Amino acid sequence: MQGTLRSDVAVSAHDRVYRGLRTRIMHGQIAPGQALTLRGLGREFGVSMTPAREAVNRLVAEGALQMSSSGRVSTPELSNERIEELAALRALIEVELASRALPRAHIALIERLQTINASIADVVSNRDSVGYIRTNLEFHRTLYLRAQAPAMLAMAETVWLQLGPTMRALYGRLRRSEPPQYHRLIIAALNAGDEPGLRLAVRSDVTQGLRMLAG
Amino acid sequence: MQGTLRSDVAVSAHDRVYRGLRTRIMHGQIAPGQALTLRGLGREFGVSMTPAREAVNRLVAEGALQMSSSGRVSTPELSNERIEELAALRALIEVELASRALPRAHIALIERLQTINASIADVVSNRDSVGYIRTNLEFHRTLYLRAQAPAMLAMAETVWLQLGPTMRALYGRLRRSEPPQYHRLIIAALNAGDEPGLRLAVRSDVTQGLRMLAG
DNA sequence: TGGATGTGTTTGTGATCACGTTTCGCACCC
DNA sequence: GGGTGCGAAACGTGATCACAAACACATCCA
Repeated sequence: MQGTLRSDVAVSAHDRVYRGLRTRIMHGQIAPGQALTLRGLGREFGVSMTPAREAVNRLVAEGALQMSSSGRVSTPELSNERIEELAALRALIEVELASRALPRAHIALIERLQTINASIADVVSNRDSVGYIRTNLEFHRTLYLRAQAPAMLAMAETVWLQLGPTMRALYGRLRRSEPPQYHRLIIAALNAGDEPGLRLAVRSDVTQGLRMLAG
Repeated sequence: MQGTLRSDVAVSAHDRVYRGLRTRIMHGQIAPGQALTLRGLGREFGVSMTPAREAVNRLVAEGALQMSSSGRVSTPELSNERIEELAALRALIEVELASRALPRAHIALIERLQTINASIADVVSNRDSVGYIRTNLEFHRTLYLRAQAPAMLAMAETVWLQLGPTMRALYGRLRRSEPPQYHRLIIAALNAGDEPGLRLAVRSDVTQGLRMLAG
């Protein structure tokens, strides 16, 4: 389940390539600086160059891939300044999303978040960094979906997309052994209906990981 | 001058179409709901369907155009909820950009902003809504460029892009007769180095116009 | 008169191809 | 041994084409 919710009927070929690539990038399955070719992607997805080119161009437009002056595409290697910017954007947008989700957060949502959080412990113990990124994003997306703010959620996902390859490099380095502490604070603030606490917890959770990478 | 700064050498055909269309949409030269065709755009820009398709797909990816299930593209007609969301995003991001630009705002920048603001008075007296939108965005972009935060600026421009056709409908309706009052407050706050005042002024300026449209 | 039907036109999609450019490997020379 | 030059392979770009789906509009029947 990636992207803002969609019905999966009648997907075109370039959409298949786009969704497949997007998921890989967002989940950190591709290292920063990795090069991609249109013919290679076409072979891989069983299509011609045309749909591959469309998918790549969309991802370039979203900042998920960078294109050299000669047209070669690759996953970007982010500078520390850009990482700081993207982290700040995550903080801005996701704090707002969480705040908007708070009045709508029923008990069923909180239980779902706890379930996801528990499964994060599994992937952490398995040293599965891709699984960690995927499950972590699922935790955030599940919460933000309740905000009923699709444009904001799309913005947040665009930022995740840009950070995907870098997150791989980050979580691949610091082999953590426990689920993120701030997720518990987020759940607690949701339970208590504590908006300032929720904002702080989300901001901390979002900033925490990226700070040590850019620092 | 559109987009985050680029050297204009060796532009490909699809880039010409993309830039041209993007500028038109952002400046409100296309009404909401207006339909576009690949062959029509190709004729207009003197290229084949392939570059036109790439340009359109990029703009769809950025939310500047919407694509029906059958692949037909048109400028979006935004719901009030989405307008409110986009206005909130503008407020979040642009307040941050202004705040980051404040320590770097020298006297030359402030004078430039005053010049732009004066030329807004001209286009307003001429009932030129496209010119108004363009000059207004130039005012904001000039300020935000000083923030040295390209990722954030790109985010803000994406929001402007999504609001382009709607802004046309808005400023076409309320034929205003004076330049925006909050621009003066922004300049005053910059002069005084007053960060809270700057944040409030930017937030007010961004929210003001859109509020009466969604309300 | 109004709604369903059918047809001709227009549209997006994806494959293929030719062209010019870039890139990369490898032999060559200093 | 390391830098240099060259040629082949691979790449992106844009045009063109065949195809199927969607649309518009006139027609026909109830």
